[in-house]
Amino acid sequence: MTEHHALKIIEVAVPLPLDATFHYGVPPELVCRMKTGVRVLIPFGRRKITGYMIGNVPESAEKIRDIIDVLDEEPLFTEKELDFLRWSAGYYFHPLGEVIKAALPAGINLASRTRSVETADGTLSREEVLKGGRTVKRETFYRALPDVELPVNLRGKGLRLLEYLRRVDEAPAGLLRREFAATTANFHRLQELGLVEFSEREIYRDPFREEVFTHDAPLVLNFHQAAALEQLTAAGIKEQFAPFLLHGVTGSGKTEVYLQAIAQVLERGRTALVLVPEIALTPQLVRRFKSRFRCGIAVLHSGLSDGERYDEWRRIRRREVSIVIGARSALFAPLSHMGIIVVDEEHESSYKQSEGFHYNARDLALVRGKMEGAVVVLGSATPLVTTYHAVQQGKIGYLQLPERVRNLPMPGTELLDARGRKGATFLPELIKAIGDNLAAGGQTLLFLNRRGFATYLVCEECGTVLSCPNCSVTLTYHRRRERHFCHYCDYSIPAPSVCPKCDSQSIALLGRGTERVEEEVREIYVDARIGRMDRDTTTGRGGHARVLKGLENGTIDILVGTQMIAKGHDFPGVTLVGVISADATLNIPDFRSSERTYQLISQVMGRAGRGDAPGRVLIQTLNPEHYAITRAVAHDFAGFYGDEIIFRRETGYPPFAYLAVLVFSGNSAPEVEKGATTAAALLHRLKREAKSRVEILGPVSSPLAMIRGRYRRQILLKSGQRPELHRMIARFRGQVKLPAVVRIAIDIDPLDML
DNA sequence: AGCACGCCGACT
DNA sequence: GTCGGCGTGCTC
Repeated sequence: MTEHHALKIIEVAVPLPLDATFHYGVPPELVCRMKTGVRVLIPFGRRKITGYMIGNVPESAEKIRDIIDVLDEEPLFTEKELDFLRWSAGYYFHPLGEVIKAALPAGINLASRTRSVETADGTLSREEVLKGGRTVKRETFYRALPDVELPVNLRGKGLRLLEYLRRVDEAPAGLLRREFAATTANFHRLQELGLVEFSEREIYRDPFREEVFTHDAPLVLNFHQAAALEQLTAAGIKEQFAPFLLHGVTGSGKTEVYLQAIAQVLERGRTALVLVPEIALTPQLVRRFKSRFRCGIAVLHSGLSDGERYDEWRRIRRREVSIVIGARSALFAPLSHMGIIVVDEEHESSYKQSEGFHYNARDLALVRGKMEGAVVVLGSATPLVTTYHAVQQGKIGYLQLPERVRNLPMPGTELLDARGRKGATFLPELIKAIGDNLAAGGQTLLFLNRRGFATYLVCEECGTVLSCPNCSVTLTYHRRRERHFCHYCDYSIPAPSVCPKCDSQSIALLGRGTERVEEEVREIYVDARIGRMDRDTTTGRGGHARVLKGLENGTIDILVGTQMIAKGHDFPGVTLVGVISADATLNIPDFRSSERTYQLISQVMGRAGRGDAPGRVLIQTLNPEHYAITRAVAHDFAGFYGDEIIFRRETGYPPFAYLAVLVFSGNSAPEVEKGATTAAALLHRLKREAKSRVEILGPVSSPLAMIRGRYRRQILLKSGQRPELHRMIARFRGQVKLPAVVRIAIDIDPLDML
């Protein structure tokens, strides 16, 4: 409460899961430093935290406190950037303060914590400690003190924490919070008992390497590339929002189109943003850009240390760079005067942020492009069905590169019907094709998106299936290591010789992974040189490169691999691709599984036949109709713009499109009797009212305290923008007495909201 | 989120 | 008795 009457009142967003913003008074001596976009240190409850100044308010309720300090001389974001952040916060139902925090380089905020300290007379008192505000990355590490007797009254979480710390010696606080839901109180207690000590340390920064770049000139474009560039040029000159899909098959020269379009944008004095799906792809792309352009180029991705990222961010803010290349978070780069945004491989799911502030950078790129008046290019060989749909609706321009550069033909695709021959790894047609290819001196890729030997072990007497005690996923048998592994958490047990439950000897190993395929290939093609590439064979440094070298210098004839072989590498000598089972990915219970299967297989295909031979692709499937119509199936959902913003569980349910999903925890009888609705009853009502777009997953086993609050608030947040969603949720408010997690899928295409 | 308050059950 | 677990409410 302010004594004097502050003349100026500002609106402040705080980086906490709260849907409201807060009003603060500004003491006269700070007024001149106050601008929209600066950070402010504010009293918040009993703490001091960093907030973001987002605007002035003429007057406010009388209960107002004053800010303590202004933390920046210059704003961290402009009004225009704030508009974009506001929009994003509304669209994804996420608190504005957290969205702003996510958009800024990490580790720059100040916050206070109260901490118990022992005073001179031996009593405990509370002391306030201001922390943070550095640009270097730091983390608190806890370590168990040795030879301390265990107090008998330590139980529950505290005990588990201590046991863990004694086992591993030392662990970062973040991990403990995540894995054990440890709270500050737990840490304090262990400390007070003298069981643990902590230290705060800087986490290493990777060194900055300087490279010398040769200068190269633009390449000559082929007909289709030139036509695409021409459309981009025409749109660019208008200097207003224009979205495009650049649909180019693998090896069609999309990057060269990006480069030349960007060159034009730079000539007009505007800037360019290039988003790439993975960090692994950044170095080679950056190298190509640095060779072409002499202007400043900034790189932003999660591999940078906080310090490095902060430096790149400041270079951008100061307009020292004209091109920014980076992963999804680069979308929030403080670039001004954007002329073009490129989203390379727009179908990649790594554009989705699925922790904290959930967003899809591909979608927000369109939104930002609209606000900046920029050309947006979504590039892909296998665009999202959603993007296709937008093209058909005339919402996005279509640029096609149907030919590979140097006019290499595309490989032919043949579907092989595996029905009735389920036990066989190879159909005769595939065996013959591999043999022919071997004889002709060509290389073969065999693709199966499942590693290990057998998918599961089942007892033929009692039906027991080995599964993971932590994840309840079936364990995969790995022959070389003679163990069964959980592919989620890496839990493993030695391979049993009898059923662990009934001691029966008739246990069967069913299903196949790459390890078994490799073995069978060796049996069939005794003279061939065979390699395998999956996570098990590429561990350690250079594991990747070793296998790829083998293909390159021709010491491998047949390579068996998982989706690892589909991404990022070109195999010039490969003239045959065999898909062992398209069904492995087709049967994943997700309404996008057919779309993903198509994308994955297209990518494997794209790797093949880049020499003078066109190459063949053979696809084995139990459901040729399904695969053949995969695009059509996916199109059923094309009208539905679906994108999850809260992921809790992805498994065990049939494909469906949904608007919202409620997950219940602890749906116990006593609670129901008190008048709460059962999950089943709610499901029925929701289905009726939301037109069958609703499914209930659950129950979840997360700590109840976490489920409460946070998610409940999210559904009520700013739903004014979605009246139909708001109405639906509101109807169940107050009825749902049980802790509920609500999963909301946004079904409004951002293009329609602009 | 983090912090305080207030209510219950199992131990010095 | 009182310590610690956890549910609840609040932050301009």
